Amino acid sequence: MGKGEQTRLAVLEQAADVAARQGLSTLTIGDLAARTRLSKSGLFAHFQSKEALQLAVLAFARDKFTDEVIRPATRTPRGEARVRALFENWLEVSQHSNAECLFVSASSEFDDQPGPVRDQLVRDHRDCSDSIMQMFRTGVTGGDFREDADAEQFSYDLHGIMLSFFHTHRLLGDPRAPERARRAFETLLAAARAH
Amino acid sequence: MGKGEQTRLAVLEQAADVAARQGLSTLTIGDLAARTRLSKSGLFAHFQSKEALQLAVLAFARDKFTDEVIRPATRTPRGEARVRALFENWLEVSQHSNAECLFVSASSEFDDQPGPVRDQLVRDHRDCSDSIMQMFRTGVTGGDFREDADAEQFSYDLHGIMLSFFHTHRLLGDPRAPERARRAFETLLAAARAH
DNA sequence: GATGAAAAAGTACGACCGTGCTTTAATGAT
DNA sequence: ATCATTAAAGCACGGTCGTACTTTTTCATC
Repeated sequence: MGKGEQTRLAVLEQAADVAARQGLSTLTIGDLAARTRLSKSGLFAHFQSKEALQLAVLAFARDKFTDEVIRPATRTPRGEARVRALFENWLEVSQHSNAECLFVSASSEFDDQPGPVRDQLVRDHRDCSDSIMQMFRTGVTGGDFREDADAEQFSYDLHGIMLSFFHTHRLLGDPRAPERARRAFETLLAAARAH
Repeated sequence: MGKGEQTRLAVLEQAADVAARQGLSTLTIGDLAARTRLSKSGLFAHFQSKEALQLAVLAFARDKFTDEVIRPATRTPRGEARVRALFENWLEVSQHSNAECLFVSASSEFDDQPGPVRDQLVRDHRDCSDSIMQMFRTGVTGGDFREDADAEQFSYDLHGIMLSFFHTHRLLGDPRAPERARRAFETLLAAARAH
């Protein structure tokens, strides 16, 4: 990895952290340059525009999410166990990292602002949702979940649990947030389970 | 109502609309002045600072939410019917107005940014949550819901359903978002119901 | 309709925004 | 060790930001 790529990654790491806290659109090149001890123009040269920077940050966060949440889950046994692993990874990572809630804040920032960023957010959500639904469906064919269980509804509900978790955890600072999320998840699983 | 109050309200209405779309912190005085056909300084005089403007927008949206969602529900019969009315009002209003999702976007914007705005957001959430819990509890004492049902968990779950609805409705533009929300809500009610 | 009060506009400010263009410094392959 | 390439810095720009201060216009009351 060359020097360029190295600092580029360092910038993105900082950027993802800031963006998760303050939002993707309040992310500023000057501020980011100060944080990484680069000059404004030095940093800017790595990306070609602010929008490209935002997209790069999004890609960075997405890779991190895939590495830390999705992929580990796919290495556990199919069915309920895998769905459960996905949830636990998600919850665990969300507590000590900010990468996840970048998507939460970015989504409400750009949900009414057409452009490449919004398009990417939609794609990312679809991908994430597809992963969840696929895991759930293998649980249906494997007999863990009811035949008539609705995978799309499950994905909707699971997202709701996680969104409410972010709210409770980050805004309210409620230490029982993970507990609440787990109880909601158990109820959701129980409703989907066979027999 | 004097002229001043009148334009102040017009400004707030616009501001709430913009803030719901683009976020409370990207809300700009210049842009807002242009939308209301006021001069920057003319508009600014109504508030004393940008932060005061943000707080005023928040108060405006909160009043609207109380008027359109909370209060109408309290005029329906206690118990499950009232909880159901709350949900339906919330869902209905959220589809054609932006006032609601102002809180959603603002919460993720300010969840890590200490100050009066964040403090107000926390208070608002607590108030909303308290209303939900109280309605739920009268449903417990009235026999609609199980004795051991957890009101706080119910509030957590309901918020999750609504947050996921905003996500699905606004970001993805999915027309089935209300249907998904309703199904999730029915499941939630069924789990809480007595027998 | 005159007059004092309230509302809006005008003007100016320092700061920071994103983004070009040019120059210097660091890097890596030979 | 040399030298082309690449990374970073320097500098400048037009704009917009929030916020003061002053002046003009509009309003309500008698």
